[in-house]
Amino acid sequence: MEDQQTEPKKLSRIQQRNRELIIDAALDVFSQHGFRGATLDQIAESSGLSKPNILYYFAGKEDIYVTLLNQMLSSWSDPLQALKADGDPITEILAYVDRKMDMTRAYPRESRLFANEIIQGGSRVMEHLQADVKALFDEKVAVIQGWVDAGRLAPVDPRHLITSIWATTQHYADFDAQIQVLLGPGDQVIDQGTEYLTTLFAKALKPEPQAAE
Amino acid sequence: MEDQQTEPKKLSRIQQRNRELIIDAALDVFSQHGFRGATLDQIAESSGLSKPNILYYFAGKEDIYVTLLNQMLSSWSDPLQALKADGDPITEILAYVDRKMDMTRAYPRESRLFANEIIQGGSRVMEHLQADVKALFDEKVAVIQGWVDAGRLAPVDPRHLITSIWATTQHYADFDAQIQVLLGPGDQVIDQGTEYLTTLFAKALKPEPQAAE
DNA sequence: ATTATCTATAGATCTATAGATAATGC
DNA sequence: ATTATCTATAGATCTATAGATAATGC
Repeated sequence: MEDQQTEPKKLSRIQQRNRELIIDAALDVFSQHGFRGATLDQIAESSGLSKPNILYYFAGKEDIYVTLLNQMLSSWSDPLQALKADGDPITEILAYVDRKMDMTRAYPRESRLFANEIIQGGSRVMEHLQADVKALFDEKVAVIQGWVDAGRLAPVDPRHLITSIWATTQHYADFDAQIQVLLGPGDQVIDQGTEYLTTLFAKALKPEPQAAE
Repeated sequence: MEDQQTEPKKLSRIQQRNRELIIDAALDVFSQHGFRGATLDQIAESSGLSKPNILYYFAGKEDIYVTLLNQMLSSWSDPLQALKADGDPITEILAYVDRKMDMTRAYPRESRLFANEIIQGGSRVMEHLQADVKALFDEKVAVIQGWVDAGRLAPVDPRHLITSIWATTQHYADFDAQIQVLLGPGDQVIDQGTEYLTTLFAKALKPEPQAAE
């Protein structure tokens, strides 16, 4: 008799706690060194568990990494998901920038984990990109294109607009080491960045006064 | 009798050719896997030389990496260097964006090498950042601030402006795997991106019509 | 004579497992 | 009885070197 429906095995409290310890330690290690550069020793050290004990909870290094990545990806698209066609275009987009900056502030390690993965080819997230992310992206591109067509937004390529929002907001987390040297440390820089980006996109997106046709 | 002035040893033609083969192979490997994720085996394979032969030309893995990084850093600041205070502000900045996009087009691997290094803490480039890059950054920030103060540019934080130019332009190289899935492959995307960014920054930077004080 | 390359391998590091022991839940 | 942890270590992978051999430059 095999598993009928792969039920989610109930985890004991210890199981749950230790898996969380491991995942959190793995986030530190993988986001700093990428998959290949990270070692089980580092994760063991950082989690406070022994190396064999870690392999009691996960099938291997790859299993830890993929688990971590999937946990993270499941919420990574939330800010874009929340962009709604029935709001005011510029307000909606600026609010989206804001939400992305909140992610940068709250989850810089997750941002770097993802950045590492993509820079190194992204083979482990390709499927998710091609399916879910692409669909969401296209949906929101259509929404923004609709606003442009209606003259409620300056004429702009929505695909590159979203790309530039990702680039600018994630940059504060991903390139933190450089930001700290050139702009200084702390959340203050991110606050200034938020203000700057808000102004930047507000100006660039304001629709031109309608000329008679 | 020691080296008097550490003269640059003359390299034979073979020396030069093989060092170049190794550096180019190393660029492939390190930009894809980061320092720790890369192996001498991969560099050997990719360069067509044997592993011990590679270690005949370089003192070790770290030596290859640092040599590569320094070669790359020496020209990485050129586009910003070329931003001149005596030009027209908006023209100068848009030309700078253009030069950065040219770098993205021509040297995506170098961009990813640098991105990998910074995401992973950037310890090997810190000194260069703190000295040379910081000085250049501050110099150009002052130039842009001067333009803002003179009312020739919209009021904008020059530090975040430069940061956003780096973020948006480098993103097309660093996140290429994602760009390809969502926007499609090829230099065409980079051309569109250049056009988009040019318009974006042109609108955002146009000085407001001077109000009488 | 010097430079370049190869074979063979030492020694370190890493992932993963075997098998014994301790802790916990019926 | 089952779950959790530990010690010990196998086996793979990696960096680097020793020492012999081949190729090249006076």
